[in-house]
Amino acid sequence: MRIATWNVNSIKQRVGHLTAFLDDAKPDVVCLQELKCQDEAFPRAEIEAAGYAVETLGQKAYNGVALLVRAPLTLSEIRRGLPGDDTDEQARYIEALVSGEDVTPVRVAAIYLPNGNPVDSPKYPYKLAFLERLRLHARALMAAEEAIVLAGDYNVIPEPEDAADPAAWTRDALFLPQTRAAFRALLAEGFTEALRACDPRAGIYTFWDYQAGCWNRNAGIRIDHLLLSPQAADRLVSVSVQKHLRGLEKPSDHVPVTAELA
DNA sequence: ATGACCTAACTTTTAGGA
Repeated sequence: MRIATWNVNSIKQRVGHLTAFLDDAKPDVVCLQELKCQDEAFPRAEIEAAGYAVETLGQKAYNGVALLVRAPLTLSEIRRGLPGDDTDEQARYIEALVSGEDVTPVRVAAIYLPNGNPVDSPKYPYKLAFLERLRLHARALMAAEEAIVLAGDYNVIPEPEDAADPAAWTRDALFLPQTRAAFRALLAEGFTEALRACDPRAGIYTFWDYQAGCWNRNAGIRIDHLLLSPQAADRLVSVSVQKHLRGLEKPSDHVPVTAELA
């Protein structure tokens, strides 16, 4: 089962790139972030025409996440929103069980973690609180001993080798020690970071800022991750980063990361 | 040269992103 995560930075702007990716890479499951539109405006028809079922959690202008699954696989047990704060109205979490004939089910979540900048604003405590809510929910899911994939834009640079210029990020919400510690605490619930389980090399990035020629000089960071429960990690075959999509016309600033499970 | 962007919105300027 091939599971991809991609922050598309507006689904309406990127639907052409997305359907090309679906036709080319043929992922079984896709976790999307930053839809930047409400559910009524989501380009459902184009994606269904490509052979995928769709579940969305949209929001006007900001955030927004979705799960796509390639027929004949199906999505069930949909959860919209992360538990732990009934006042949180930001569309950042959607989860479902992916099943099909002759397929061991996998529970998959699409996550858009808060950016958290500026760090002296309420946005940073919100980010840390979201990470802690995610850890507690992940712990609860883990109790079922299922294959689980928590995939998305974590807005966390885990280690210095995940940034072209780590010194530039030392005071940024994506790389502060407290941010990295919270991400490690999530991993410590028993999750394996899929890419690092397959490839230890420095300099693998998933995001390049539109500004300052970051793409042309490969000034990237690695912030899009797939976290696997032990039952999912046991099935991990390979991970790839679809870097070429950053070089298209009108690209997202993120590229997909895809994990292949047996 | 440390410059340089993109998106949505009750749009002509701002907020948010990372």
